[in-house]
Amino acid sequence: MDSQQFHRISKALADPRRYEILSRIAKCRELACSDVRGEIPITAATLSHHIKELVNAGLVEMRREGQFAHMRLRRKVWREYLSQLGKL
Amino acid sequence: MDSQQFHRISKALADPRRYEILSRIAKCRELACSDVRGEIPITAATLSHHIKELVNAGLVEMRREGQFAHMRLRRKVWREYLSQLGKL
DNA sequence: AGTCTAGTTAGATGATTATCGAATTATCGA
DNA sequence: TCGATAATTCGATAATCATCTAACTAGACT
Repeated sequence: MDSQQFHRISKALADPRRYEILSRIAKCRELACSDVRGEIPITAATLSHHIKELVNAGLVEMRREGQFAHMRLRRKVWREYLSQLGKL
Repeated sequence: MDSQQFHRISKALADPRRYEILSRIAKCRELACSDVRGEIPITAATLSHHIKELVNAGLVEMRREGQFAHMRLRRKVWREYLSQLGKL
């Protein structure tokens, strides 16, 4: 993991709401945006923004199926991030 | 570790420069502010600000000795943070 | 006392960013 | 085709935050 990605992930985790979203994604094998909106109060626009940050950081990948966007945690990246942090 | 501290730590790690400072503190048993300033280009005010965030997050503790402020990583807190992240 | 060094605080500025409403695209069902 | 649902994009706003300069406190040394 290069330092750019490392810092992107750190920033992505820094917002409590975004962390909450990530946390919900992590709990399922897959989760759709609409599911998230059913669980926490957030506008579609804001959610879309946060998802973009998570995808950008490489933490989350998306699979499109019809109207739905299914999100998944990239566990390998997550493990790499934790391992990097562990070196501190 | 309560969620407030958890989020404070996440935010503290989100700034690359602050992470760099933390990283240098972690590498030594103790480090003074002036040492940091000798290693990276940063004004005293900015450094003081970052240190305050790290202390506030509970990641770093300070020991004052004469003119010097010696900083130490609180490894127990760090471990707790990693453990919390690991639950994701 | 006077000076130097270490660090803090206050206030300002500029950049980043979280958030929302509105408009838009795309897909599904009737 | 029409309406409903899912998600994205755009533009604006407000809040947060990193950074600096300048002024300050306090300790060490002469």
